[in-house]
Amino acid sequence: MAKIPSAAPQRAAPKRINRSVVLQAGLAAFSLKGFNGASMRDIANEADTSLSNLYNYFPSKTFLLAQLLLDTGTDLYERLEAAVSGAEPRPTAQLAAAVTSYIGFIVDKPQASIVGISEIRYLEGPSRAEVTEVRDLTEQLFRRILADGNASGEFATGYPHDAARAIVTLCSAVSNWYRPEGRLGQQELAERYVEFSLGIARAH
Amino acid sequence: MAKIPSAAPQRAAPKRINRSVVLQAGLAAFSLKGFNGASMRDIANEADTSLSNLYNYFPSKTFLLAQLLLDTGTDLYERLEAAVSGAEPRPTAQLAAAVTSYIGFIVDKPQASIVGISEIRYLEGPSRAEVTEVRDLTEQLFRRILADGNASGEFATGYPHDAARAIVTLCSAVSNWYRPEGRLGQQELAERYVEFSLGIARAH
Amino acid sequence: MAKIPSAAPQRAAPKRINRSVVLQAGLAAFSLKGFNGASMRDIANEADTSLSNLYNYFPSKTFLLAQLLLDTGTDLYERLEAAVSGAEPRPTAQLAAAVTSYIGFIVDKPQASIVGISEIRYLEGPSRAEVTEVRDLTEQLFRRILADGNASGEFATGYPHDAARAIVTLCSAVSNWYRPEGRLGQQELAERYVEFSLGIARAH
Amino acid sequence: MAKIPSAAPQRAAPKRINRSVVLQAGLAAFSLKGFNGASMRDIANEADTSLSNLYNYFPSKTFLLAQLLLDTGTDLYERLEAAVSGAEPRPTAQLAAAVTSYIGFIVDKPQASIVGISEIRYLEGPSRAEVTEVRDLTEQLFRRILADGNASGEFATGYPHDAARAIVTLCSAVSNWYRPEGRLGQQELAERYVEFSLGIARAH
DNA sequence: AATGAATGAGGATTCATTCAT
DNA sequence: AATGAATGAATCCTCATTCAT
Repeated sequence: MAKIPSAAPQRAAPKRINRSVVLQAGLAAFSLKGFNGASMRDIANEADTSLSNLYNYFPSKTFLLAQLLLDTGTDLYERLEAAVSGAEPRPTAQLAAAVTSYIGFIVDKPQASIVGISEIRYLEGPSRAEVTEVRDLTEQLFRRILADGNASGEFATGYPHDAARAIVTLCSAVSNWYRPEGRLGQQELAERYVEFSLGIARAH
Repeated sequence: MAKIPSAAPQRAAPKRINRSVVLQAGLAAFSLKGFNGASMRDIANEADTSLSNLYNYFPSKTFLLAQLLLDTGTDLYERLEAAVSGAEPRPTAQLAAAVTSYIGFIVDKPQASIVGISEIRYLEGPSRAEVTEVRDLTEQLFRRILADGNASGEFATGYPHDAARAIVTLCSAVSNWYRPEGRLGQQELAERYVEFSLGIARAH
Repeated sequence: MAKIPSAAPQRAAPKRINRSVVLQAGLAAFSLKGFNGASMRDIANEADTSLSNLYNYFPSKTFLLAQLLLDTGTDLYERLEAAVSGAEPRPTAQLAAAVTSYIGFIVDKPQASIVGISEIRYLEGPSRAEVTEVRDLTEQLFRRILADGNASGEFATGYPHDAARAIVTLCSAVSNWYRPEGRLGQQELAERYVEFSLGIARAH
Repeated sequence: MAKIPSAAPQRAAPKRINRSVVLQAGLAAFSLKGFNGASMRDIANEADTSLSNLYNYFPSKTFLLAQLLLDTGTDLYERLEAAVSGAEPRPTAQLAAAVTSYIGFIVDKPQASIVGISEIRYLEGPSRAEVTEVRDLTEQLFRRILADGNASGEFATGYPHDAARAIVTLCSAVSNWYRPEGRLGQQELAERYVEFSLGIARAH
């Protein structure tokens, strides 16, 4: 005889989630409303789970933000690293590769990009230091390219340090206004920003 | 001899404030904690007045933010306008004047600058439209200079529209990291950012 | 024309409360359910006000407890002091006065008495120190009487310090079981506890 | 030679616990933070097991408390019973034995002693009745001794019933302040409290 | 204008408990 | 027995705002 579930009241099967679902929900909520504007309830709704269940995955909202920022920063850095490593050794090619890759990251992960620039202000203590550290790696990567370019004569900025920061700033700020349905496709966008970056690198 | 008030119990004289005190307090609070992170109580403390008294000057927290953003945007635009008007008519000089003036604004009003870029996301409805409008004026100002420069041959970017946006972005982002006690003084900072901007304008 | 209140929806007149209403509500709630068992909502209900309004009077639940314990401890000490001061100078009379007064306090303020002994464990930091200090004054008062009695020969305990603590303990613990409707009236109760206390003071 | 488990990934051996581990953990937690202040998580941590595993041993937090109070009350009563049975039949010796034994219990099991007096308020229903019953046995034991002493002329209190309660109270309250590292050792403590108790018993 | 009291909704987090494995 | 994931109610407290004075 086939078992028929009794008519007794049954609670709905619990929806199993996992850490990455929560991370993604946090990204969605934070990118939409900001760290302080998004509530844990927002995140729970986004993750389609209960509020309290979030705390099985992250001990606090702040910790969740920290993890997101760390993941995002690391992800970005690794992409840049890989792109630069795979490019021709000439600084011009390397800068182009780095900028193209950066724009690619923003297009691929717009939410992470927005959270990555906007919400670090709300992080304090050791988490902040960790995130800052990764972020600094990215800037160093650009600094090295600029220094190499200056040395080889391909670039000519008198302030490679500041130029590196300017280029990083320029790229990262794209996430503030980029919309997939916008005027520019990823490739055009990248080409233009490569040009702007080279302009900065060669300015004197 | 001045009359000494009698020993009879008297309440402390209410502290008179005014609209601009509240605006400044809002700027301080929002720049420090963000729009959602700062409470009306924070603002009241900063303004050294009572919480409820704030509502004699602004009908809501959102309205206060709107006013701040509008004031800031207008202020910035007028500074840029004046600087450009006062500069030589050649696009290079005008771009230099505009960038220098922008950096000057950030150095003079760091709190307003931070709030100006970071908190517009939290504005909706007609207020947002107004603020966006002023902001667009600023971008137009740069667009015009770039177009003029392209026409005169001083600049050479193929994408004057995007270049203008890039330059505005570049300047405004300075407020995210500028510290008065930092490595660079206002003048050096301005000079370098003029160079970077010209680099962008001439990139091709 | 007499003003007739319009039919428009009106909110109920807000119930004005004051600090002592909150204190009394806290006493009721804590004595019934204990500090951790009583919620701020319980207290608000008892005070017939809104939960959030409590925070206009006390910054935290812990602070409310601290105030209650301090008030109670001070009140008790002052009663004892007054009773002893008003009694004959002989130690026997003084001890009798102190014990009688202590019992009177418990009968008059059973809630405060219960909270006073049971909930000090949940206080930490400087508040706790303050409360402990007042409590120590009370014990000192008994110590002095016992020492005097030993000196005069009326008492005979070899351990006046411990005897004082024992007597205080004995009195305060009455609040754990005393019920107004119980077998013993206040006077009988006091008489018996005076006898027990003298028994302790004379034990050797 | 014992087999070394292969390097294949394996979960850590689940930590086997038992009922008495949970009881002890509950004692530790409740004595430190009180029934309402201690969470099941606290208890699980103390027992070094998982939260949900606790429910394999006790159906609820309240049930755990009930068991603790019952065990403690029974344990104390049996100790007192044994001590009194083993003592000389004279009431003075019996009271001394009971008090000494009570103090011994507090010194041996300070956590149980604290929980035993402080947390019974949080028990309701039949469990409470059970615990109260055992507790009453203890008081009866003292009452009987006092009655015997009055009959034999060794004691003289006019209120043996209240004196018994007072003595029990006096002893049990020791757990509120006793610290092993304190001024008094167990023996001195016991001697003094025997003296105080005899003082009460003889008071008239 | 200015205040302090009041409110109801909502903030993050923890609670005791249960379920599936 | 043991675990970790899940839940819904409750925790303390803060929020923006309004009211009475």
